Amino acid sequence: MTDLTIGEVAERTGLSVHALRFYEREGLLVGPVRRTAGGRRRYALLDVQWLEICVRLRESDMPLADLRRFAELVRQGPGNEAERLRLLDAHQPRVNERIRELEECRSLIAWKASVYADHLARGEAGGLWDPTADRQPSSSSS
Amino acid sequence: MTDLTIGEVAERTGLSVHALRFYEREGLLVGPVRRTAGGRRRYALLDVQWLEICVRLRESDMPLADLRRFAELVRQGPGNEAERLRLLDAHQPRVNERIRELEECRSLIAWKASVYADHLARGEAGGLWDPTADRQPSSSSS
DNA sequence: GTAGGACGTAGAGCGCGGTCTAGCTCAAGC
DNA sequence: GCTTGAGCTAGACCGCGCTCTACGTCCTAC
Repeated sequence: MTDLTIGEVAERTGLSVHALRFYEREGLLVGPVRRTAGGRRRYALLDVQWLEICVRLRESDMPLADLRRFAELVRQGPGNEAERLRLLDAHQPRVNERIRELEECRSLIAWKASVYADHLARGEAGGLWDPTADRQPSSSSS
Repeated sequence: MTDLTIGEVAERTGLSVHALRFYEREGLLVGPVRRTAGGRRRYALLDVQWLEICVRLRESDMPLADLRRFAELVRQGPGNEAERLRLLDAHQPRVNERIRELEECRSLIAWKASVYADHLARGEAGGLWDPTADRQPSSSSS
């Protein structure tokens, strides 16, 4: 068999062994994981592929609850593709929004860094915030 | 005075009143917030500007610990600009990496959504995963 | 002068997403 | 046969970043 042990799956998905068992308990898998006679999990390639998708969706901050819902739909088998699509479509704008947000943060950070860099380059030429001075006036930058 | 109450600051920073008090306790502010005779906080514009930066940095997942460190440096006054710059410079690649990650997730999601959309468009033309079928073979998509 | 709401402090509690422990079993290699 | 390490279950615990509670005070408006 091409089946994998939990340790092997952990290694290739990047999830911990603990997390894999946790995901299973939480109903995030698309089917019951088969077991050996001794009760050990044997993951099929299908399971691993699904887990790789889970990892991606989690990376993009999809909550476990949504992942669970998606898994349920897949588990139910064909017929609910419209709902699966809706789930993904609902997630996409959140990802886009998050990227936009991060890009804005990135420019702010880059800008502030450049202020400091300039300041250092011209050797303490001042103009930066100094809250140790006066706490009344509303002056300058960083 | 152009000073603001905690409620006003909450409104313009988007932080909750609770969060503002929490930030203060945690040493995330650049200076001691002044108080009225009755013990109420009066935020200076400087504080609000700093908080706006905090909000941005948090949005980009900078941990509170780093924020606290940055605040400490600013509180100490001029002379440590190199370290402040280092802090920001260390954060930037994390933000970039996160954006990259999210962009990858986005294309995966878009791709999967398109698979479902196609499937639905051609009316149940099959080819999607069906874990209810057979758990052995390593077949197709969705 | 009194009602109502915003504010104060201290500290407990929470939601999320895992992570870890205890105590046991299984299985591969020597 | 025995050791060793990987795996098993149930359930407790954790880190982060707030959030909320309890209860008292301040202050503005009527």
